[in-house]
Amino acid sequence: MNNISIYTEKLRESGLRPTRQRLKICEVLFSPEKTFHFTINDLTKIIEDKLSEKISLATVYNTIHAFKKKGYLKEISINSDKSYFDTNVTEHHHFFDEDTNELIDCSNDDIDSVNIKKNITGKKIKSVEVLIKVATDNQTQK
Amino acid sequence: MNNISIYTEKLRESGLRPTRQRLKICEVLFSPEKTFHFTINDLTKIIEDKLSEKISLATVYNTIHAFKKKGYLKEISINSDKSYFDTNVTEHHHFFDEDTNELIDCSNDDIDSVNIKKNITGKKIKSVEVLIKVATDNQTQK
DNA sequence: ATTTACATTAAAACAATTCTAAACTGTTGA
DNA sequence: TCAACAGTTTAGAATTGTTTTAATGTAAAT
Repeated sequence: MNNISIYTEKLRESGLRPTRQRLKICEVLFSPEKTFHFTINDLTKIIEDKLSEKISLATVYNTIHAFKKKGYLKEISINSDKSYFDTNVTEHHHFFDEDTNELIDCSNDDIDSVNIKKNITGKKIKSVEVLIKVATDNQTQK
Repeated sequence: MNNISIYTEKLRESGLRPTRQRLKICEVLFSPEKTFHFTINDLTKIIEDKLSEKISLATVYNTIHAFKKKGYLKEISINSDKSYFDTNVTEHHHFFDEDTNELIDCSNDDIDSVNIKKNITGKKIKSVEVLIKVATDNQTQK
């Protein structure tokens, strides 16, 4: 099974037809060895600059949301003007560098597992995320 | 020391003059017994509806940001179209109800303290926040 | 081939936030 | 007292990220 058919499968699983534009998005998201973080803007830039494919914002948004809904992407909870996504969909946590606005994975070895003793009545825990904000020492908190 | 002088002090500490509008903001934020969560929109509505004070958005934003910078308010890291603030500035965590978009405090008794074993070189940890997303059982993840 | 459902797109709409420029207020010091 | 000035408020404009819209395009299924 080559990459294209993997991407096609992922798209179909997400309820989307495998079009040329969407396959380009898949290439950027799923071909790298390492997982990474991105914003919609980052992604659009990569597609236009590196892959020389003109693609409309609406298509990017639609595709990313479909992948997120299906669980092929995760959205990171961070208070920022823009949304951050992660191609690493396993349970893990993050450092956020306030100086550079950069997200850095926090490997599970670097943090003790979080133990929650209580729950909200009638609700189910969907996710537990730890966000560690860091900055150079003399920085005021954002 | 009455409330007004406490507010005046907080404002001066934050580098702001105690004006009528800003004192109204303080009244909403710091007079309630219990701490609470709010958005800029919530706050503006309360001031206009309950205190019958017409106040411009720009003033609210400026004042909230000054308080946040000084540490009299905390911003909650949550990915949402709007920013959530908390009048509880002590170290604590949150449940976020995806059904209602409501933030709920997670008391320190309900969660084991988070132990981070590593840090980013040259950076200082500014905050550690745990966000527990909950929803009714049949809900898909946001 | 024709139909039908889904896609793409540019542009418009939208919502949260920030900026701007003008008017206002309160304090200070001549 | 009042002129000057530093900081404030305000409405509205600008900006930014995101979503919607409406027109056009494409591809699979009959």
